[in-house]
Amino acid sequence: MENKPVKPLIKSSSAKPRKQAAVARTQLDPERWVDEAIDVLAREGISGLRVEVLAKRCGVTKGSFYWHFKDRQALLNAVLEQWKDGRIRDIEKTTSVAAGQESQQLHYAIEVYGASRNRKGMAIELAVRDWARHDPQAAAVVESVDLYRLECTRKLFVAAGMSDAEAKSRSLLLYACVFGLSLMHYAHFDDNLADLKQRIAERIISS
Amino acid sequence: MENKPVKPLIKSSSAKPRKQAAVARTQLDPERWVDEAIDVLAREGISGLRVEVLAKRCGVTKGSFYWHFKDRQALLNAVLEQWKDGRIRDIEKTTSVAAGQESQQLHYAIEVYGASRNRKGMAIELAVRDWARHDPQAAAVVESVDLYRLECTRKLFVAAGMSDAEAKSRSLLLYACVFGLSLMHYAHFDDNLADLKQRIAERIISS
DNA sequence: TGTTTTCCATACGCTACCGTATGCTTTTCC
DNA sequence: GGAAAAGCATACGGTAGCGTATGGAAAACA
Repeated sequence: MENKPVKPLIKSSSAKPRKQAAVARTQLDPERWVDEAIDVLAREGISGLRVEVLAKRCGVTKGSFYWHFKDRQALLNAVLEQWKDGRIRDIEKTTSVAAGQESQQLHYAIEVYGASRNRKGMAIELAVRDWARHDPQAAAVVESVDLYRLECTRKLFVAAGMSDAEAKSRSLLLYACVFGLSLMHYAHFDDNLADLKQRIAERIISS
Repeated sequence: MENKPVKPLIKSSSAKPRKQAAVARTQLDPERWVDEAIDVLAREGISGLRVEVLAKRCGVTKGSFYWHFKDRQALLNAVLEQWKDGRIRDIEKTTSVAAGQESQQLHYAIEVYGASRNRKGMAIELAVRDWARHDPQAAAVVESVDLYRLECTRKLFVAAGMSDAEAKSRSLLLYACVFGLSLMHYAHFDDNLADLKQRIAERIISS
């Protein structure tokens, strides 16, 4: 029972790699687990995120998992934290812009989410939000991310010349529309989806 | 093995009640099962919709369930059908309006979804859409419902005086925003959410 | 009233999970 | 090179869920 002397719940990042910086050794670190977990989350949703399934994807067994993590919940917490950090960084990158380019940047923000190249990102987004509907912790993370996003785009709208109240409503409208679109099945609603999206983006952004 | 003579996959609605119209007898009909199933779906999502859980909620055991339904999938199919039918009826009711009242009716449509009194309806909506992300059948149902809704509100926008292309984009924007808002956690973004929603509705509907 | 049909309970086998215990192998460190 | 620690495999007990088999009670029917 005491053969796991200092088993860390989450391995501290101060655990420096032995010898050299891990020459592609097949050692599994928690980051690897979390990355794979997020991938499974995107594909199967939170209910498909099982430790034995995850272990198989990593090419190991549960024994390895329970060395790196206390239990399944510890992994889920790590997933939430990594997702949150990634989103915050992404928002800051997306909404930082030179003066005068705010409208273009807002258009870019919309396009990025709606683009098919970002399929996985949106799948994660939706999976996390569904998760948040039944888990207070996930809900808290989603809320913090939402508020940060809303605040960032609000500033863009203000910088673009809108009143504070109007900027807030536009910011909320922007994200609601982005997530809502990803929730709908409208591919057969029109044969010119590009024009449709363009009109929507204009409606959201332009004065 | 042959003691279930004509076990119907889904009991045909032509099964007339014996004697009188079931004087609140505790007999379980498939509709009752489906209603309870939708309730569970709203609360727990598709992954929480288990037959033994459902049976307990109905005050019976699995034995009863497997008499009424071939298997779990048969129940899920029935749930999808009932949801679809209910949505279609609801849309028709919501978007039928006297000439000249189109804008008001569109405002009403937005308000209905966002209202807290319709919490359960939106919970079902989100659960079904999450379901649709992993199940082609559910996806097909969602698509048909989406297309019908989009078409109905499109007509309203046209009747309100918009071009066809603009009406389509507004219709899509409307539903995307409605569902997107229900997906976000923005309660602490502003202290006057009513005004926020009002501005958004105006942006979606007004010319 | 006796038989048939309906409806449900109980019991079973099976699989997929979670988490623990324990041992084996490979590094790491001295 | 030998002890200690890290990293993983294997085996186990336990729960939850699906679907089947079968029997029993109640209603419907004749």
